[in-house]
Amino acid sequence: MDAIDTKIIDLLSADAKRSLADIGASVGLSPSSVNERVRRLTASGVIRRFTVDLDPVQTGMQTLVFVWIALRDDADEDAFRAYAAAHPLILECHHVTGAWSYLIKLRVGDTTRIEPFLADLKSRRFVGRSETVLALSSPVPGALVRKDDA
Amino acid sequence: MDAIDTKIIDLLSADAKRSLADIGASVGLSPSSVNERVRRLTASGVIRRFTVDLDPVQTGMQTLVFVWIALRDDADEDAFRAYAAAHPLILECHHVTGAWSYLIKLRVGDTTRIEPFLADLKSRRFVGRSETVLALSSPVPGALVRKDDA
DNA sequence: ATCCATTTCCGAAAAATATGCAGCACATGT
DNA sequence: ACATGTGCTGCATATTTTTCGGAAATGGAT
Repeated sequence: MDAIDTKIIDLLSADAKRSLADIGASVGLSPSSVNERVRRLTASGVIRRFTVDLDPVQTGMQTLVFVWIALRDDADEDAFRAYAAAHPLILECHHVTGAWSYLIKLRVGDTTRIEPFLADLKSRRFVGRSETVLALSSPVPGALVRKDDA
Repeated sequence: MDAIDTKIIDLLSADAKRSLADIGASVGLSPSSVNERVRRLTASGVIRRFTVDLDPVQTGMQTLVFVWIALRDDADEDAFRAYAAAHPLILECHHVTGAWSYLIKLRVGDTTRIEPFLADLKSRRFVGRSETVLALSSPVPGALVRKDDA
């Protein structure tokens, strides 16, 4: 992970379809050298995968929601984590410091989808209390990338 | 955006380096047809870009932080949004419902980097109050993808 | 400083992949 | 029935990736 690797990652982040020759020209290396570096970055796990950044609107996932979760005292925490990992709407789930125990980030098509989501969480007896926060607009939206569960 | 497009996007999400022939075999189309569909998906903006998913640890951004922000009454909100968009550590910034006005998601190398970050926010007179939440672990970590600011 | 071992790089050939296009099939609306 | 538009295929071509031998650079150790 030297300066050239960093630059290669920057370039791939912006456009992973750029050719090895293009990248080579930018970093001052031959295509084969760039190839070898990308191979190593992938093998070592710095690059986890090549993927696509999608438009939330056109994929029908317009509404961004954060849900703070306080687990029930008797909740099966492992089961909750597995549930979160498998849930198609849940983009992220973090165990966090502070008054709440978990923070879930999810995307839904519209706000009507939130209530069933919360109802399901409660019916599975994971949640004690929860607090839902909607994103109204996003000065820095972040990328939309599918979960890596292949 | 028919069922085949959806499947192509699923396949590309999991591995954007898969060849057109491979994808074609999975969806029952010739390579050229897949090529044309990918071209259209990109042109129409469904696919925003091809990119890479990185390992936070190996990129030195181990610590995930959420910061709730209440802007000062006299804060220049446009300036704040521009600042957030340009800030290298800020992965996301959302205007949200609830008691706080903004939610910022950022990654830092270690917790010592948080204080300077907050200090900078305050010195620019954006922030009234703020609350910082650290992610301790992430059952669903989400992808790490660089911001699209090329 | 010199030597050796290791790594990294390059260039050229070969393999794989993407691209562009003509022609065909199918559906839609007139 | 006809014309129009759209999407698909298969082929030819262009581009890109991959491989590999040998050269250059790097990094210790003496």
